[in-house]
Amino acid sequence: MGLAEELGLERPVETIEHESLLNIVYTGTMIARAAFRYFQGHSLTDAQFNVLVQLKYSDGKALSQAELGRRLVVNKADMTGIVDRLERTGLVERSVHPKDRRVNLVRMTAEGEKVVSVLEPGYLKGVGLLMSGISRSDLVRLNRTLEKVRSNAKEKLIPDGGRDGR
Amino acid sequence: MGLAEELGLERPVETIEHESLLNIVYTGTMIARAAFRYFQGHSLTDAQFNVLVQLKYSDGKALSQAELGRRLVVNKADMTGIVDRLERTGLVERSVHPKDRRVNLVRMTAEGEKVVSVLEPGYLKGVGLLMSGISRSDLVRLNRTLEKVRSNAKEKLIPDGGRDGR
DNA sequence: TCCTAATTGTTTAGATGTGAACTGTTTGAA
DNA sequence: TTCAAACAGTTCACATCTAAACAATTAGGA
Repeated sequence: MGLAEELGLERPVETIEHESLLNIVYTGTMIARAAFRYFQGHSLTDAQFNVLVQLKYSDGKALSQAELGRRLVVNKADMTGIVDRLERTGLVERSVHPKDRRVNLVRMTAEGEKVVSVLEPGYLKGVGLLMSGISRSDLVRLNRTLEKVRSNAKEKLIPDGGRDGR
Repeated sequence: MGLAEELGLERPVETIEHESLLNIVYTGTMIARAAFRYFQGHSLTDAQFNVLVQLKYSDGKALSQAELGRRLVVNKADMTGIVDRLERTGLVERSVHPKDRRVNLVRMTAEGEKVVSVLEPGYLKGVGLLMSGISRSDLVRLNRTLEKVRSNAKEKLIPDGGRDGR
């Protein structure tokens, strides 16, 4: 079923390029929404979960808020709030960097590790369900195409090269 | 360049399915962000622009807030706010449906039409730039794959079938 | 006719995204 | 050494999105 039909639009999207772009955004939104609902059932948000996962796969090393923002493509203002809430619920803790007092080091607590270990299997299962029935060659091609879109965005739409981890 | 490299992650994503999913979400976010910035330069948001475009391609017919929400996959609570702001800046106007007093009919003003006619060419040019250098067969394959992901989401993650235009 | 259910829109509370201004800290060049 | 620039984080104002509760209205069956 085409996108226009799926959304009940009055007419099909004019060009296949435009339809592809809308497909990417719409599918991404739908995935993010499904993730949000899954985590919401566990008093967490997807943004918060992603922070915890980054900390988990840093092998116990603490990360600065700036580094977390870079990896998750979240700007520093948002990261302040996300870490605030994670700290309030006791899943992470902040400490000042010993060598650079500008930096907040964020470290996962035992409680945070427990939450990730409980939620990650369900998350990965959901990923498997979403991508099921798609051949490996289609996945490879999908990834190449999306990478091309992003390189177009960087080269042709953002002359400078978006600083600030956004 | 792979996703992990691009984001500066410490290790590659475990499975290609997971990498594909992250690619979709990340690329969609990046596109939405570029759109937001483009419209922001004209005192508008992408959500507001999308409403105006729907009205434009309805051939002067007014649409209810519920119908707009269905088409743009925005829930009704958000639509109240989006239409509020568009009305405040004079780009649309509300009127009560003559046969059903629950319904707000939203109609574009002359000023709104002018704004769309100014912004749409640049928007479409941006779409062309983002999708440039990608073969038609890749676009077709991309669309089929993303549609498959959405049908997986509906069948396997949302047992009911998300009502409320979300 | 009456009554329940569904629909439309608004409101609320909270989390996240946008940009911009600001403080404090560090770095590097004159 | 000193001073300007860069950087990390916070705060602000605003728009969007989440869910949930609510009022008003309409539709459909008993």
